[in-house]
Amino acid sequence: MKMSDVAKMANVSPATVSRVLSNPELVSKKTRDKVLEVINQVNYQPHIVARQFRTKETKTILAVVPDITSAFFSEVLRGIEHTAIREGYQVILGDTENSVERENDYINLLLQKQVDGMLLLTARLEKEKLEELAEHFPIVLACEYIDGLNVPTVSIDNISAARKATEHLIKLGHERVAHICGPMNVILGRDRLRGFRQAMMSHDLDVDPSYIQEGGNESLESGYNQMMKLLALETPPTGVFVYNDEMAMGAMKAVKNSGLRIPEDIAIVGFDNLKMASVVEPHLTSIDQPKYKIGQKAMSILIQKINKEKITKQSFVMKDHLFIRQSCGGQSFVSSSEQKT
Amino acid sequence: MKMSDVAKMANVSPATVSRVLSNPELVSKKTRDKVLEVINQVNYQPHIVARQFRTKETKTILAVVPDITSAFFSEVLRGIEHTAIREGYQVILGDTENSVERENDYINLLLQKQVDGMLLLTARLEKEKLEELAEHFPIVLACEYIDGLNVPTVSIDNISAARKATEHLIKLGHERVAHICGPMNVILGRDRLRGFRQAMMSHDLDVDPSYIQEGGNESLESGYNQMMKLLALETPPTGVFVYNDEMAMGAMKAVKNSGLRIPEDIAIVGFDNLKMASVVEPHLTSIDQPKYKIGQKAMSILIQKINKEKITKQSFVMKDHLFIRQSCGGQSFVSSSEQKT
DNA sequence: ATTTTTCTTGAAATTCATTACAAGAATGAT
DNA sequence: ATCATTCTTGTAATGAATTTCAAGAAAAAT
Repeated sequence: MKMSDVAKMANVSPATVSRVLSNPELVSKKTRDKVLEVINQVNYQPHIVARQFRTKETKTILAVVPDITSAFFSEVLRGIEHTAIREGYQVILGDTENSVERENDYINLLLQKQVDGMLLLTARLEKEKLEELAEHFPIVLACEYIDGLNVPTVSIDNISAARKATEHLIKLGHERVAHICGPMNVILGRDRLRGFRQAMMSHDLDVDPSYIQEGGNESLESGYNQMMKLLALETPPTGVFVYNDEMAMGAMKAVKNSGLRIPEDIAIVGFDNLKMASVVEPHLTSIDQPKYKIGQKAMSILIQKINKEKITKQSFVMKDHLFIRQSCGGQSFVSSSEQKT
Repeated sequence: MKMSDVAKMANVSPATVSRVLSNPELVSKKTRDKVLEVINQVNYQPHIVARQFRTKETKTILAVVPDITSAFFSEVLRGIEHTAIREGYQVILGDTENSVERENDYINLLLQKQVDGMLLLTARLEKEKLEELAEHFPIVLACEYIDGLNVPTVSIDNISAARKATEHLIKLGHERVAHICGPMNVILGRDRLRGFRQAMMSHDLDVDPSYIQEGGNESLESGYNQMMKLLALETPPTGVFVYNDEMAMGAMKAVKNSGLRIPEDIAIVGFDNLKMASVVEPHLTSIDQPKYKIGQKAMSILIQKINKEKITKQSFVMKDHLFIRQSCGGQSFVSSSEQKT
C-alpha cells in the first residue's frame, strides 16, 4: 500500500496525499477529509525510509556513550531522549565500551547519512579529526570534552568541582588527603586530579606521590584495589577523594573489609552523585552533576546545529553541587527527604 | 559524490560499483581493484538511506525497554547490542518509562518500516494486538512475557525462581516470611508473588495478608516505604523476599533506619543480582538472571525471524541462580573472588 | 576449432515520497 | 463585469542506490 494507491482511491494526485500528511494547511478541508478517510480506512502508513531518502533527513541522531551500564550515562541519556522525542527525533544508541575503535566505527553512521547528527558523551578521538568532522556534520559533545575544541560542549567544570570536593575534606581537618584517580587517558581523569592538586596546593598541603592512586579503569573493582593500596601504606591517608561514585563504593568496600570505619578512620568523597550514593552505608558525600539537564541541553544544541542555527557559545558549563552526606563526617544525620534525592 | 560519479571515474557502470561494495565476488579482481582505488581516492561513502530504500532493509532493530536507568536492563541491552553489531545491525533505543502509550508509539517505527524488527523488554500491550503485529513483523519478547502468547520469548522462570528465593528463607528457619511485591500490572510482579505463595504453601506456612505488600512502583523508594509498613506491624516478619534488588536496597535502608539489623532481625532476599547487590552492606542474597545472555539470545532469535527462518520453540527459558550472600545469614563470609561478580 | 558453459559487465527499471512549477478555480477588488 | 490575487490541485522530475536481464568475453569441454 503506497501513497499512489491512496491517491487513486481518494481520486486525487499523490502530491495531494503527501501534502495532507506533511502540510495539511495547503489542502482544502474537503479534499483533506476525503484523503484522511481513505488513509484511515486502508490503514496507510507512509514509507518513512522513502521520505528520508527524498528529504535527506532521517530525524534520527546518534548518541555515543562510553558505557551504557553506567548509572551516570543512563540519566544523561534520558535527558537526551526526552528532548529528542519532543522534537521528533529518534535516538540510536552507540555503546563504545571505552574503546576508541568503536567510537570511530560509529562515525560511519554520520558519514553515510544514516543520522542527522551525533552526540558524543565520550571524546577519545583526536581533536583534529573531530573538528574536521564537525565542520561537515552536526556534532555536540557532552560530559567529556577536549581542550580548545571548536565544537559545542556541555559539561560541568570538573577541575573546580574536584577542587571543591577536596577542599571539603581539607576543611574538615584532613591533612593526609589522597586521590583515587580515574583513567588518565580520559580528560575527566586528568581534570579531577588537577582539581585535587590545586586544592591541596592552595592549602599548603603536601601531596605524597603515593597518595595519588592511578591506574585501572573506572570500575568498582578498581576503586577497591586502589583503596587497598592506600590502606597498605605506612601512614595511610585520612581522607580520600575518589574519581567517581562507582569507584568510591569500591573504595568503601575496601575500607570496611579492612575493618576500618567510614568516616572515623577514612573519610571519602565521590563524584557524580548516583542514586546509590544515598543507599550505601554510610551515605556517600558526592559532587552532583546535573545529568538529566546535561542531556537535555546537549540535545537541544544539537538540534539547533541540525537546523543550521548559529551557536554563539561553544562551551556550556553546567552547575555542579556538593551533596554532603555521612561518608566524611561533619554531618551524621540524613533527613528522610534526602532519601528521595 | 555518488555512486555514478565513482563509476565514471573508474570507467565502469554504477552497477559494477554497487557490486564491488555488496557482492565483490561477482566482480573480476582487476575491475574491483580499480573501483576500490577510486573509492579510496575520493573517499566515497555510499548513501545508506538510498540503499535501505532500495533493499527495503534498514539493518536496524528497535529495543524497547521500560526503563533505561535501570541497571538490570542496561546489561540486557549490552547483550543485545553485541549480537546486533556482530550481525551488522544497529539498535534504536526506545525507553517507555513504564508507559503503555509510549510502548505503543514505538510500534510506529515498525509499521513505517524504519526498523527491521523489534525487541520488547516490556510487554504491557494487549496480547491480541501483539500477536497480530507479530504476524507481520519480526518481534521477540525478552524478560517480560505474556501468557500463552504466540511470539518468541526469552526469560527465566520467574515463578520457580521466586519460589527458590522464598524457600531459601524458609529453610533458614523463617516462618514469618513477607513479600514486597513489584507492580501487579506487570506479569513479573504477579509471577514472583505466585512463586512466593507456592513456597509458603508447600511448607505449610500461613501467609498473613498484611505480609504481602503491594503497591507502588519498582523504585528504591517504594521498597523503602513498603518495608516501613511491614516493620510497623504488630508482629513484623523475620524474612522478606523483595521483588527486585533495587527495591530490596530500599527495604534494607528502611530496616537500618529503624535501628534493626540485617540479617539478625530481618533477613532479605532480592532478585536480579545487580552489581550493587554485593556492594551494599550486608551483601544482598539475590536471584541472578543471566541478563547479558537473555539479550544475546533474544537478539539472535530476532535476527532469525528477520531472515524468515523457522523458529520451532516459542519460549526460551534461561537458567536463574540464587546467589547466597549475607543478607539472610547462614553464610557470613564472602570470599574476595565474589566481589568481582 | 568449435561448442558449451561460466564470468563479467552494463542498460535500464525500480523503490516511494516530495516538491517545483504550472494551470485552473475561486475569491476579492474595482 | 473585468481584472488581479490567492487557493487548490496535478504533472512530472527527482533522489541514489540495487537488481534483473541480456549480451559479450573468457574459460572449459569436446
